[in-house]
Amino acid sequence: MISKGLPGFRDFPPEDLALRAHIFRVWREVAARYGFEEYDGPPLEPLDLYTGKSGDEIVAQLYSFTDKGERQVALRPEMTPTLARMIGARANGMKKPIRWFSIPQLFRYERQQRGRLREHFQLNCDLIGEAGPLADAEIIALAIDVMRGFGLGPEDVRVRVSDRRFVAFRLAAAGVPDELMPGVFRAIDRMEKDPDGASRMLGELQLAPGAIDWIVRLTDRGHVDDLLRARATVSTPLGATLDWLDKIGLADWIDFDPTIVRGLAYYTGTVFELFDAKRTLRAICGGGRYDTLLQSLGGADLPALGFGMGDVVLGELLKDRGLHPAIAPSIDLFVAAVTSDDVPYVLKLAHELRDAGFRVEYALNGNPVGKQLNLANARGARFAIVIGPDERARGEVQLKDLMAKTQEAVNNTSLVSHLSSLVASRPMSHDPRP
RNA sequence: GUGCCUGUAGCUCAAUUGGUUAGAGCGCCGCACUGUGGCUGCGGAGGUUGCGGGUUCAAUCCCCGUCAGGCACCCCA
Repeated sequence: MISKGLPGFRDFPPEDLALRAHIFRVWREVAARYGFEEYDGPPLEPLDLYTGKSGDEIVAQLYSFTDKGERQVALRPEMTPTLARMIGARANGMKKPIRWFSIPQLFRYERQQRGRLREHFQLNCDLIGEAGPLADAEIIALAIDVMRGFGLGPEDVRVRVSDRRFVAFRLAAAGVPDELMPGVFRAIDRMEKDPDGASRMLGELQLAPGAIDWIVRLTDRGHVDDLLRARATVSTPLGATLDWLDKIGLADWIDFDPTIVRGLAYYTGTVFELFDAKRTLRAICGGGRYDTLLQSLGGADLPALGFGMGDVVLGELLKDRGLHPAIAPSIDLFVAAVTSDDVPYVLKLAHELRDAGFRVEYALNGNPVGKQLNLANARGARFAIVIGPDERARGEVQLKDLMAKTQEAVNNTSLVSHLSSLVASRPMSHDPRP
């Protein structure tokens, strides 16, 4: 047996590629609707592009090695440094805000689990050069509309939104000193999954008892609602972002959740994650505002925000909900020869039909007509053309509608135009299964 | 990287307390069917039981190792 693929790497036979292609199609279509332009970069980068500036959590799981030229290289674990390099090189001449998206294949060396491999494709959308809260609403709206593009609704997917500036402001008011903020955020990040561990972390921070109590209640619905009502009285962009999303008409999707922190340290403001409503899968999408990152990575001092959305969890959600694309037929027409004397005419006709743009197949062996039609069915062809000595003598073909199970004689001279109207005016396909 | 669980045909699964030649359904190929398709019937191919070692008269079954997958940690592109 041939050696297997590497763990955490996927093969894409046609039935799996169909789902991936569907995901890419929706990603590109919705991003384009928001005026985003697609870019790309190299999948292999110098190692120091990531070790210098990315967070430790990414560096620890880099898929890195030494190449034949003794260069230290890494398969890209994220797109942002590459984006920062490109923006840094040309931002001066670009009209702001910059709306760019990409669908990179990203890599990470770690033990795989469901929804979590060593490679995946990720939609990256970034909005660069606008610091105002409408930009935050715009990028969240884009993420939501991608969900809608797949046929998902607010009952399927929830958007949990927070803002580090807002939470930090309230934490300060509750008595948390600035130097303890990072540790408090780490604890908040854990509160949902591991309340005991989070409490222990808070206890080690030597906070005032009242502050600890206030923080612990961030998982309490009533406490969060109080915070939400108070947002208008606090000078942070969170309230404006939420209000803009309401005006856009997407408030149904949004849950304000101050326990959303995001693992990456570089977020400076709005942070958000998309989860399936049943919470059985990992996060579908995560993003936020990173106003200082581009300068530290690529030298362009521009505010920015964006999100990443992977194909693995999303694909599982679509399969769970029956929203994956139906099996598509591979051909429109099948041309069958009755006798070996008919084969040359089949070849000529099939070639003409292919030139006309139809997807055409014919039998490569000498199977009887019944077998050939069987193959036509298995391919999902809507029509089959049968050519035998009798048809040739009359200058016509038998055109079978495989779905309607009807058959008619069609003159050679009108065949292409006749088929054009049929294939254009009827469903392109039917279910190949019985 | 740590712990637990699971590996039998392309797929989904069987196989008595360890006991003869590891079976079935689906799928695939062929025949019935030499001018007409999804049905039916019959037949066929396809397995070193993930791999390696050990215990035993005998291992798909028990033990160890290894690889792969699932789950939980870690972390969350």
